[in-house]
Amino acid sequence: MKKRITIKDVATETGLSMQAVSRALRGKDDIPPATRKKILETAERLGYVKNLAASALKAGHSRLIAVIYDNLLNPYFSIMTAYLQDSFKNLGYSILIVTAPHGRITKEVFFSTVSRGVDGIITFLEPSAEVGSLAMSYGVPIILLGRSAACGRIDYLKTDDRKGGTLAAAHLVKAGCKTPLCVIEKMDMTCAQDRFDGYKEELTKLGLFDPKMVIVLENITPEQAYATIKNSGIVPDGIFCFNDLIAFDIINSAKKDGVNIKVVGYDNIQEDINIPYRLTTIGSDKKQMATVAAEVLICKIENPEMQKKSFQKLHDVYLVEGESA
Amino acid sequence: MKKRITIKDVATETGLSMQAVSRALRGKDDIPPATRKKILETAERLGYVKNLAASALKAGHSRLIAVIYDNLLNPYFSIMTAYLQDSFKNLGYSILIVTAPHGRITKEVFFSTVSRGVDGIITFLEPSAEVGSLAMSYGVPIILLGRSAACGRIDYLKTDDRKGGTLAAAHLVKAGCKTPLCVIEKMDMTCAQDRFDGYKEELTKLGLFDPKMVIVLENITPEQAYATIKNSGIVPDGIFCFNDLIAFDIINSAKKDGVNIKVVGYDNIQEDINIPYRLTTIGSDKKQMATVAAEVLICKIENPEMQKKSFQKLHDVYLVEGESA
DNA sequence: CAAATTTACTTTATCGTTAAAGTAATGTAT
DNA sequence: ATACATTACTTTAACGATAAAGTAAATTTG
Repeated sequence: MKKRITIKDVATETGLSMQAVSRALRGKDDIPPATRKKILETAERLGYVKNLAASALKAGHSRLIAVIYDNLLNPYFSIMTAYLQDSFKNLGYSILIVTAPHGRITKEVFFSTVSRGVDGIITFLEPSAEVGSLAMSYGVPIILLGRSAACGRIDYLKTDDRKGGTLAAAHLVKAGCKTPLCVIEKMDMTCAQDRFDGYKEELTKLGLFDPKMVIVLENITPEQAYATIKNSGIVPDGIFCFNDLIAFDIINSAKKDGVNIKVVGYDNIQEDINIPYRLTTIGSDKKQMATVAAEVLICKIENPEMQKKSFQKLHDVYLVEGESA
Repeated sequence: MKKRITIKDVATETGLSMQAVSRALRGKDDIPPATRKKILETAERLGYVKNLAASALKAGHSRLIAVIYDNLLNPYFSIMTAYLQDSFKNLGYSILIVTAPHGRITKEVFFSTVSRGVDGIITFLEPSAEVGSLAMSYGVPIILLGRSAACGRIDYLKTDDRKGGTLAAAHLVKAGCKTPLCVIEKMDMTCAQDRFDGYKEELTKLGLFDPKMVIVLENITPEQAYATIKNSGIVPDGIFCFNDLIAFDIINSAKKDGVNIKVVGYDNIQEDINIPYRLTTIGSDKKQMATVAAEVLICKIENPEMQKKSFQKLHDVYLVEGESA
């Protein structure tokens, strides 16, 4: 393991100053072609690699973006991360992975992220009002993906959850359901609330909404959802699930039970991850959403005056007909 | 957006020197409790956040690990990344995501990774001999996950692919197959070769191996695999697939065709990502593999003398019986 | 009680890069 | 031919953190 080559070494080797080398490497224009060629060749020959930590220190920005979520095992997050990675890479930025235990972006999580010198943050978890204003005061733009925030000042991109709920309800009824059930995550998540609102609206319009036919996964894991349904005595003939993961859980459990029930999910993860099961679900253009999120974030980073403007966007959703309903 | 608070600001505010503040913040022992308390309180009050880029520059290490793969959309990679993230976080390191286009770790990819100042690299892609020796000379330990390298000097952790192939072949035969087929990725991947070798060995032992019953996905995408089988006139009664993704593709295509064929996959991704389909496949302890990989890498980073010792380990595999065979 | 040690700091110098300001040599305009 | 601009650099001074070396005062030791 030999010592790393720095600009200083290249300067010494070429007999030029460090500044000349630095400018040549960055393609600045007061270095004549012959000199630049000599510098570039020497740097290459010596194995020079730029130290981005030093650049970041000097420049005050790192071209690093943190992506925060609670768990990469959730396919929705890993799919979005894959698309985000592509977009940020094209824009010249790298991604740092940050997990927030218990799904909460605590001050510690926020500070350790800022400590890494990231230029911006994409989060799948709702930042508290406190974290939101900290981000503002530290000048680190933050974009929430997949949900909106109770504290209304946070930028977000999400799917049109209300419409999604409506589509799901309409489809279940169209498929013949008379007593549909809704299995939803904690209502303190805006996306859960919105999906439920759309679902309720549509069912109410069709005269089929029953407030008893709702299960909130508050202290229940998805695996327990089906058992809870069975024990409650509720007999649904169709289920709208908060997301595909819950839908899969319920389908699995029902299958073991020999029951075949109509299920509609949300996210259309099968579009990106091949699965030998076509779930009926609500889809959207995930790649586009990731691309827009990345572009907006970079725009805010590179034009700080844009940070005052709020950006909040709903992406369209559509029904994906599968074999589950 | 106010100016970031530095050690200097805390020093000025407390009337102490920067060094005293630095030492207090790092819990060094020549700062009396009263002074330390004052410094910590002042840092907290002013909103001081350590600049890790500066620390990294001074210290020569960043506590950053790069994870390289070609595509996070592959569930196997995202699952392993989730476990790696957990392990590295526990060890005090963060993960930087790096994608290598076309699955090749080119010199450019390697240099841009080193440029970020990572202390070590985990890769799912086989590094060329050149990249391997570059990593060595730059003192950046690199661990290959999931396969071994043709260039034998690279550290790796992988599953016992040969045993996996044997288990798959044995199971297909036990399930009644007389004319099984093997669909495998390019044989230049050691894991593909090993899985095939084990499969072939077992079938040969049972007197059922037919060299015609092999399809290599060289210029074929997984989606084309089933079409290729059909067009070839081969009529297999069972298929061993290189991984679960290919297995799913084949099951999907066969299902559309109304054909029900026995399939065994590899990776057991359903263990970590809930799917309403129980594939018969080869499983292993992914979490343990990720944990060991992280620990070995950190050990090599923190004890450079360990970098000479090669670390190569096979993790045990087992058959997971599902509904596909 | 003088010398030695310890405590609680401060000062200096450095990590690698780069913006800003400075300079010497050459070329251009009047 | 003198002033003025341009070219091709060099020098200086940071960015923020910290190791190493230095120092003054307080405490312990022989």
